[in-house]
Amino acid sequence: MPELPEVETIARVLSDGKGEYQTSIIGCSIKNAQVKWARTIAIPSPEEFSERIKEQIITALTRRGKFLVFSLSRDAMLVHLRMSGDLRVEDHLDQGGEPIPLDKHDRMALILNNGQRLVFNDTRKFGRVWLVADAGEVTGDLGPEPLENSLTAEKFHKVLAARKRQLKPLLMDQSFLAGLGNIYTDEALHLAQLHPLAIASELSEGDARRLLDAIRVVLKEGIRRNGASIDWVYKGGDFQNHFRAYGRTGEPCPECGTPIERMVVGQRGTHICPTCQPLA
DNA sequence: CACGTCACCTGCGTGC
DNA sequence: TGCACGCAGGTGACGT
Repeated sequence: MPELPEVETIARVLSDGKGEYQTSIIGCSIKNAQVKWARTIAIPSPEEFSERIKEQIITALTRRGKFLVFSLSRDAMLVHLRMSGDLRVEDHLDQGGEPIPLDKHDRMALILNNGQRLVFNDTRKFGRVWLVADAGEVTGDLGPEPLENSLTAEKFHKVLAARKRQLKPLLMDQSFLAGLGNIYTDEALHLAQLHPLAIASELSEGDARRLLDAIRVVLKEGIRRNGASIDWVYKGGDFQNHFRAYGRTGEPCPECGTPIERMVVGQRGTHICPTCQPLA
């Protein structure tokens, strides 16, 4: 599911306590961990994970690219939701004081000292959790954050100019730029009126500036709408009702009315307006 | 370096 | 109804 806006939304909901339970997880300590699908834990072993995370306090929750970064008293826990992951906070015990059974696709749960639990649900089992001393061990190879002002249009043009790669796969390369996925890349390219197969190094400075602006516009709108909710994966977002191109095959382009076309780029379904996004 | 292919997983919609 | 198939918000390991 989750690209930058969905991950950002989850981070905000959990740290601000805006969810169903209205309490923040910041300041809670972890009583213990339940790992139901061992491969969910990327590092260390599930056994060591459960031991080492006990009694640690959640001091902060931030986002880096598509990673959720939990700062703990001694370590950092990182969660990547991949295609179908989600996090939720709920009561751990029922009225009688018995643990409420986890759902079928819950892969891991952290029992907190306030009677609640943080649950990682992931139908497709692609998601991963890391427990490391320093978050940089996991996020070290990520490219810049697209919403940070330190990424200027000049810098962006310079790094694009250095790459003879197809634009869409490059934008989705997390070591080039952190946070874009299939949806927001299609949306940004459509807004910037650039073709996904354009060669990065051939973009003009104006193209690069327009692209960076477009990326920021679609990401910010995604965040403002609490992300995009498609099918059964991830709920609560509204951005899916405002897609310009993604998933709109055959529907009229919002700019010119030409039917949106679907193509495949880098094995990913890709949606473009052939009129607004010509290839050179 | 750039690109294609496959693998990892489960579930849903479609068409026969 | 059953069943095969293609598709899905991501990434990483290969081979060329």
